[in-house]
Amino acid sequence: MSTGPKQALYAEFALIAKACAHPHRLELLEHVAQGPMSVEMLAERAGLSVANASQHLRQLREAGLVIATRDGKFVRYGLADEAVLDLLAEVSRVAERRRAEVTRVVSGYFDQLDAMEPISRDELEARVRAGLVTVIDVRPREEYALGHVAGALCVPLAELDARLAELDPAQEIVAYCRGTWCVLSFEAVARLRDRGFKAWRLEAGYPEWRAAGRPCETL
Amino acid sequence: MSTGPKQALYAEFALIAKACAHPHRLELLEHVAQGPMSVEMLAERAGLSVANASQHLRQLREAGLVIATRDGKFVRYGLADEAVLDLLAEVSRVAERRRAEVTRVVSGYFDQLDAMEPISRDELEARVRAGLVTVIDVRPREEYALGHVAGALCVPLAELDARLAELDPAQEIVAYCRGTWCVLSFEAVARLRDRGFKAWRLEAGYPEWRAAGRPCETL
DNA sequence: TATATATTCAATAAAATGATTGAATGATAA
DNA sequence: TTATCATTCAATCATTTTATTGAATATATA
Repeated sequence: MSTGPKQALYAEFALIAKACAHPHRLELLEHVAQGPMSVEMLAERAGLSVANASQHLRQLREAGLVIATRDGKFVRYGLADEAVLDLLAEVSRVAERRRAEVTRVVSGYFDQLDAMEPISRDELEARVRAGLVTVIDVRPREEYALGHVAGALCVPLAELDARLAELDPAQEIVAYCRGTWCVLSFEAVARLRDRGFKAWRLEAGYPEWRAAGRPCETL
Repeated sequence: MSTGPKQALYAEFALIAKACAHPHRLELLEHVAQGPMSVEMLAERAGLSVANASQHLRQLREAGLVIATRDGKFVRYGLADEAVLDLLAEVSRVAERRRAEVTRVVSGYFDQLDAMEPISRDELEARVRAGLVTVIDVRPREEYALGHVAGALCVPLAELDARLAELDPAQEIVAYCRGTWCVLSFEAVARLRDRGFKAWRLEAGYPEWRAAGRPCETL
């Protein structure tokens, strides 16, 4: 067995893939992609113990996919590179094409919702310029605070029903959330349509919007 | 710990990443991408025992990245989906950006060769149409036989020196091989330039050319 | 049919990974 | 300082992965 430079490269590539090769780490990456978050917050979002989340985050950090920065007594983990989003998109794209289980889960989970074609980022920008739409961010408030689509309202899914009065029924509404596989915006659009709104969801989510260089608002 | 549909999706995505999370499997994938090959051939190319190669190929098959078809007493493994090439490209792109070791290995391995800017697929097609270039495939003969760029000559790197007389010094030469990280075309271009030829390498390799829908010749 | 070849399977042992626990570290606040 | 909080580290054990070996299976050929 040779251990030349070619093998050294394959070993490096394998480290990247290995970092993505655990369900918990993929879920952590999705949350990290929303904006730098503390271990505690990430652990809670992913449903892990703090120690376990910390271990998985260490692996992601050692592979180079995330970056940890200390902020007072917190350590905030953030995405190291927007290219990681492209990698995750490719992983899920291959899974979607090659693993029947994905189709099965999606069709059960997203229910009738798969009839909802998303609108593209280009389309959304055009409609925003034309003043045609209200954009709502249906992620939890803390994630909105970390950064959001420029001009978007903060309407966490949990508050949607209570805040319908704030929305203009004459305007179209576009909802977005964490990414392609996040169900928050599906749920929001379904509820809005039930109430008679003209609602769509945005393709992918906030991290992809930001990575595409579209206008964002951050603190 | 929840085990809902979201977790089921992450588990599926992780299976795809896990299949790519071993250096030997990445190397096998690169060879499989050249065209359907027997276990024996793949094992030899990757420097593995047949049994070990068979085990790794089984994992790739179970993940859905490759497809096995029996052909007489051989079993030929082929790429299940061209999207797998995009996935591998993203893995190596992230590794290149995030892992200093990759840069280190590449700069040592590719030597002065990194000064060689590749020509794009569009550019190659244009120059071929204009009759300006000779395209040479410097992979081993068996891989050329499985499929190659339309019009390319079969000039394995091992035979290059002995066959220089066949090449027209008045024409530009473009060499290609297995992919972005395959060093055969670098080596070929370096030697050709030493002999006074105007030589370039093609970006990426044959699998990417084929996946991009460019003209190929297959048996 | 018997024999050879290609591949897979099953069993094993060594190594790596994952989750949990409790202790240690680093930073803030009283 | 002491107390508190957030995070990491170290140790442990269970599980999984990997490579090797030799046997089993499937196909082709003599």
